[in-house]
This record gives sequence, C-alpha cells and structure tokens, in this order.
Amino acid sequence: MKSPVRVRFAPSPTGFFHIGSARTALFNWLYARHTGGKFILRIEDTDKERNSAEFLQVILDSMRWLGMDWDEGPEVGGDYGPYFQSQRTELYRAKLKELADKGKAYEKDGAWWLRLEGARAMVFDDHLKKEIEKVSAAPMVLQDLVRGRVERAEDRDFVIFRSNGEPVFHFVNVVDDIEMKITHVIRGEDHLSNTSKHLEIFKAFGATPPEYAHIPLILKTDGPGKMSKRDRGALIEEYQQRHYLPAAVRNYLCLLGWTPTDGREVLPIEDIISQFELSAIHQSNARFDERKMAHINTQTLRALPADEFNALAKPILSAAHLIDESISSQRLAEVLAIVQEKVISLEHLPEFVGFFFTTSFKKDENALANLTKKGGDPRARIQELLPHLESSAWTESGLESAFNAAASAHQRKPTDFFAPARFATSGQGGGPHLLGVLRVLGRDTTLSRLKSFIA
RNA sequence: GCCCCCUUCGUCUAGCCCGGUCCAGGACACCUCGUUUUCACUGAGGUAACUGGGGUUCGAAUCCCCAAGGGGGCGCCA
Repeated sequence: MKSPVRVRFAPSPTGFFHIGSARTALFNWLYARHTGGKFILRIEDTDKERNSAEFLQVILDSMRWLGMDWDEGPEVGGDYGPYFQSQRTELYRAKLKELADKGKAYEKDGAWWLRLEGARAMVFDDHLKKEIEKVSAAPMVLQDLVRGRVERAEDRDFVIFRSNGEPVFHFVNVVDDIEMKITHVIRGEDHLSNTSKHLEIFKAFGATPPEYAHIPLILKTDGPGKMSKRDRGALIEEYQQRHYLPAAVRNYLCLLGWTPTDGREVLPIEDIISQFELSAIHQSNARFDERKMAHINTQTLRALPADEFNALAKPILSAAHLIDESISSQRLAEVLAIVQEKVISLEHLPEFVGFFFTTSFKKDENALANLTKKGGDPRARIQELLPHLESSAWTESGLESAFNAAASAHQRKPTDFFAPARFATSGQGGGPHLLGVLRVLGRDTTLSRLKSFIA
C-alpha cells in the first residue's frame, strides 16, 4: 500500500506574497485535498538577513484568505516540527556531520561542500570567469510527473553549509523533505535545473527522493520574463485590498497551468479538487491576464447568494461613508438586489450605487454629453415625463405604463425618456434596470431629483 | 558560454499519448449587429492560431530529426 500523500509549501518570508508562490501553494493544497493527504507549511527562513516577521504574517494571511488551510505548520503544529527552518539548525548540523562522517561532504574555505562522485579536472568556467574544479558526475535521472524523464548532471561540488555556520537552501530543503516524509514535491519550473543538486543530496544520504512535479511559470502580461514582485497584479494583497473574491482569484490561479476536465472555467473549489491531477498540469508557461481574472471575479460575484453578496457589500459601502449602522437591512437588501446582477466588482460598488444613499452623487459628464447628442434636449424629455410619473403607481409595471403614456403623448419611444431619467436620478449613463432604480429610489426622491434637474 | 524545459488565435487553452471525425473547438479581449426597457447586462455574428524546415505515412496539429524563438538554471539567495 502506498504511503499517504504529504506535500509541502515552503515559502521564505523575504517579501510579499507573490502570485506565483500562491499558485504553487495552491497546486500543493489541491493535490493534498484531492488525495486526502496532508498539506504542510514550512517556513524556509535560513537567510536571516532577508527574512521578516511582517512578511511571514502576510503570507499566512494571504494563504488563509485564499482558503488554503494547512494540516501542519506555523500556528497549527504537527508531528514533524518545528516548521521554521531557523529552529532546526541542530538537526542540520547533525545531518551535515552524517555526510562528513561518510566522506560525502568536506570543508573548504570555511564552508562545507557536497562531494560529487566522478573524475575531476581543473577547467576554466565561462560563466564564473575563473578556473574551477569540475567533476564528470553521472547524470541524475528524474522522472518528473509533469515533465517526464529529465536527465541532468551536476558538474561541480557545491556548498551545503556556509562559512557563517548557516545551511544552504538546497541542503535544508532536502533534509526537511526527508525528515518530514514528503512524498511529492510540487514546485515551479525554475527549480527543475536545481533538482539534480537535490537528487545528489538524497543520494548522499542514501534516501529515496520524493516524486517531483515541476509546474509551469507565470509570465508577465507583456514583456519578457516571469512575473516579478514589481509587476502590476503580482501580489495577492492587492486583490484582497481591491475586494476581489478570494474564490475567484483562486479559481483563476487554477487555470494558469491546469484545465478543468469538465470544460467549465468558473467552478466551485470542490469540483476543482475532485478533478485536479498532477498529470494534467501543463508543460508550458502561462501569461498572466488580469482581464480574464476580472471576468471570473464578475461571474463569481453574480453567482453569489444574495445574503453573501450583501454581507460583503455592507462593509465596503460603510467604508465609503455611503451607509452607516442606521440603515435597515431590508433597505440595504432592496438596493443590492437590483445591483448584484449588474455590478462588475465589489471595488466598483460604491460608485455604482452611491446615488441611492447620497444626494451628492457624482455626475458623469460623458453620459450627459451622450444624452444631449442622442435624444435631443434631456430637460425637455424630463418635463414631458414628469406629469406622468407624478400620477403613477410606484411599482415597476406602474412606472412602465407612465413611460409608455409619456411616449404616446409626445410621439416618442419610451426609451427616449430612459437615459434622461437615469441621468437625472443617478448621474450615470448606465446602471441597474431603470424601473427598478426608480422603484427603489422611491417616489419622493425620484420626483425631487427630476425637478431639480430641470430647475 | 554551458545545461535544462517549452512552442496551437493578441491572451488562457481543447485536440497531441492511441495519425484520418480539425479547411482546428471553447474562454478572455477586440469588432459588428440586435432588443419600441436603458446598460458595465443579455442575445446573435465576426476577426484571429497548428513557429520554420526536413523526414515517416495513402494521410500529420498529432510520430521522428534539425533549426529558430521563448522560459528557466548555472550564488557561501531561496
């Protein structure tokens, strides 16, 4: 019987949470959940210079925001801790000694090096621009779960413990994967070439390496290279601040390097989990496209149950000072009910619905210009419409009749009155269904806004 | 410079493993048109791709080779 899957995400808290890291974490998490295995969070903080507690917190927060819970790691514990590499130094020293005793590692220039097996010769290295000792070691063969067979030979000994007494990434990464009984390493393709180093270390320990799955990288929207922290849209916090739905961000991230088998692009996480397979991960890099993510966000937002939508909308409207605690949940629900199917994002919600709550709503000059261009004088239209609305029943069908009556009285189309009425009451050129807007706005507000428009 | 990976519409991709059903399908974006109830919606339609060259084959997006392009790695960073 195969041992249960244990995967890990091993970030080093040296910066904000990058979208590429998030996607790597996500694929690990998905695989754990798909297989019923364990998802372990391990903090690779061996570089004291560059690590910070603030960045660690950002990573933990972002992971939770995206709904990626870990079974072992910081704040939750586990049987293989500690989960901070900075707290595992004694283990690494012991492991180094083990290799040294076996003659697999040696000291030079104060640092410890892994000794490769093979013939040695001094060779000038074009990249390093100096003469170094190269080793003709046998190639390491990797049977990668997404790349297939990859063969690569290391050609020189490499440092595993620095002269300052701290271990190097390649070493701690492998030691911890052994100690934590990691069965599958799912990581970015940028580590593919490093894997031969890791396999050499496994070999030195006489340990069986885990399965590997090297996933494609996320490239910049335009321009060369992979996404870097400085690129627009690269940081998870940004989406959090902009009120993106975490489920939508997560959904989009899944699409970068993997395709759901049932043909849907927007789908619930349970379905993603059940369809997710490492063998279906793509081999080629994907370019980041924020517009597609925004689209998925819109779809997800529209599909939300009304009460969830309202719960998300309320604090956003409060923060924009459009509503306060005095608003009844009934009133709020009434407004949001006609808005949810039209708004494109929670970020845009305040400007989209502001006119319901304040008389000092913004007027879209473009919309006004358009209005005059298309339908003649908007003030004349409101003038013609007003009496019909004043005598109207304040229901959508009543309002509809009023528009129709105004139209036939002045030999016009009902739609000729729509844009002027919308602009006069909301300052917008578009928005939720107009009759719904007027209904929810109420008779008094509607009439007074129309009157002040023509005043 | 050396090594590794990749290569279908502008972008994300389906198809490729098991060659014919693909004059290549979907989605985002873009463009057009429609709705006597607007629109950031919705409906209909459109533009647009198998990197190039050689092979194998009756037949290749699918198999093989080469080239080119893209990406990554080569640190006492992770």
